[in-house]
Order: sequence, then C-alpha cells, then structure tokens
Amino acid sequence: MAGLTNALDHLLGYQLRRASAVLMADFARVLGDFEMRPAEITTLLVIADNPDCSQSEVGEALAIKRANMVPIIAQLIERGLVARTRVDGRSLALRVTPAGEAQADEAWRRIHAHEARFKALLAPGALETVLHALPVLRGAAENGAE
Amino acid sequence: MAGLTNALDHLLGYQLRRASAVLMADFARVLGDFEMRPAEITTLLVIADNPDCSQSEVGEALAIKRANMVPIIAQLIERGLVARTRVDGRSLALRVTPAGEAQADEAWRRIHAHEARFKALLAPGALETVLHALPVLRGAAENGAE
DNA sequence: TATTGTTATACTCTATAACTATA
DNA sequence: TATAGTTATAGAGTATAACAATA
Repeated sequence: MAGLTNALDHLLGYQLRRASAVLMADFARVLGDFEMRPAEITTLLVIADNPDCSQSEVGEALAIKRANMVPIIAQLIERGLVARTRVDGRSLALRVTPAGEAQADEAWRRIHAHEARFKALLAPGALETVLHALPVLRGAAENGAE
Repeated sequence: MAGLTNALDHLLGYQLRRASAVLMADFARVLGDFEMRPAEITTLLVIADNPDCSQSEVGEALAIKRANMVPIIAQLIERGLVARTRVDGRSLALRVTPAGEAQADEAWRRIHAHEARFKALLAPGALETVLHALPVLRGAAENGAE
C-alpha cells in the first residue's frame, strides 16, 4: 500500500502505461523458458504468418525500426527458427523453419492462455469497448492528434 | 501501410503496448522543451502532490524501484526543483521548491491538453469503460492472475 | 532484523545518423 | 534517387544484488 496521492491515476496515458507493463511482465513470465526476448517472439509470430516477407515489412507491422530489426532477425536465424533467401540484391525473404513453426505454435498456446486470464477480469462488454478504443488511440499517431 | 497480416492485433496485451507507446511519444513531445525525462516529470508531480513524502513512497506510487529513484531525485535536486530534509537517520522528506511548483503547474497544463486530445478520439461512454478497465488489469499483478 | 537510501551493473526497447549495395 | 539492410551509438526504463547506516 503506497498511500500517496497519485493524480496521474486519473490519466489515460498513465493508466495505459501501467496496465501495459503488467501485461508485458506476465507475457515475459509466460514465455520465460523460451529464453527469447519479447521482440524476438513477436517477430517470429509475424514471420510465421507472412512467409517470404521482408525485414522492413515485419518492422513496419510491429513498429520496430529497420536498424533494430537486424539483431532480432540475426538471433532468430542463429537459433534456427527463421531462414532467409535472397530475393534481389538488397531484399531478403524470411520464412520460419519447422523448428520455428513449432516454437510459434507453442508460443501461441501460451499467449492465448495469458490473454484469456486477463480478459476474464473485464466486465461483460468492456473487452469489446477496450479492444475497439485502443486502435483508435494508436491510430492518432498517423493522423492529426499527434 | 504495412500490408502484412499481424495476428497480434487481436491481442489485448499487444494493443495496450502499442497504444501506450503512442501516448508516451506524444507525452514526451509535449514536454520536450523541459529537457527532463518522463520519469523525472512524473516524480516531480507526485512530490508536488505529497509534501514530505519519502523516496521509497514515490517509487511505490509510480512502480519505480528504489534503486532507480536515486538518479531521478538527484536530477530534480540538481535542477533546484526538489529539496529534501532529513527526517531520521535513514529517511528523507521530499518537497518541491517554488521553481519546482511552477514547473509542475506548467507540466499539468500541458498534460491536460495532451489528455484531452486523445480522450476526444473515443466514442461517448468508451472513455469511462477504458478508465475503469485499465486499473482492473493493472490490479491483476497484485492478485491471482499474475 | 527490517528498512532507506545507495552503488554498480546489466538487459530490453527505442532512436538517430551514416554507410553499402542495390534498384 | 530511393530502398533494404547494416553498423555504431546513445538514451530511457527496468531489474537484481549487495552494501552502509539506521530503526
């Protein structure tokens, strides 16, 4: 019990950050024995869903800068979870290996359980409202409200 | 336009993280010329609201570990925004200086404008639902769902 | 013994600038 | 000229372990 007044508690941005941190911590815990960082796991999942995509495309989908994708992809390849083939001289096509697909499947199983646990905490109807509202807030970055 | 399939988009945890990042980026932009880090600004606001609080209490309110509070408080003191006095041999009472109070007031003005811009994006009633749901998710960390 | 503040350290995510080689 | 990938670097937040001084 902190006991201090925290006026930040009334702020949407602050509550988003705190709630996000709680779910991120649980996400990391659930996937802890994979010994992969959250960014590596999510990258694996996107590649599994999009065979022959490029590094830049994955980065764009996950809001990870090109420069930051490099070590993530390198790790996935070193672990034998992702393979890449040249498309032209500058583009690379990414695919998960069979081992990568197995890892992705297991990750999804755990993620769904993790999600279900948190979703169960919300009042009926609240989940739909929240899942609709979040992309709206997120979309503000590409529109006027930034 | 990424164009890639991103199954993560259906996940509560992932959407929270992305929306939080958007609001955090805007928060940083709005307070950019303060040349203080977000954690320093929020710490200042909590101290302004809770005269004579301790470092540990502020950390507990903001979910910042004791060890990580040290450089934050040091910066605020170096800038002349916060002062501290000894309570007993191991506890320090924190207070904002007049300069710190002015800074906190200006920060609040900008934060309220920033908040209003994002809240305006939500459908009627959605804001209340979201602001109720987020602390519930956050509270899961202290209860069973962790 | 437990608590407050501290130091040192490391990890993760994020950001920018500049480079290469290709298109 | 623009794009895909890369390198190097820096900043911010967060985490742990260990310590001194004090309660």
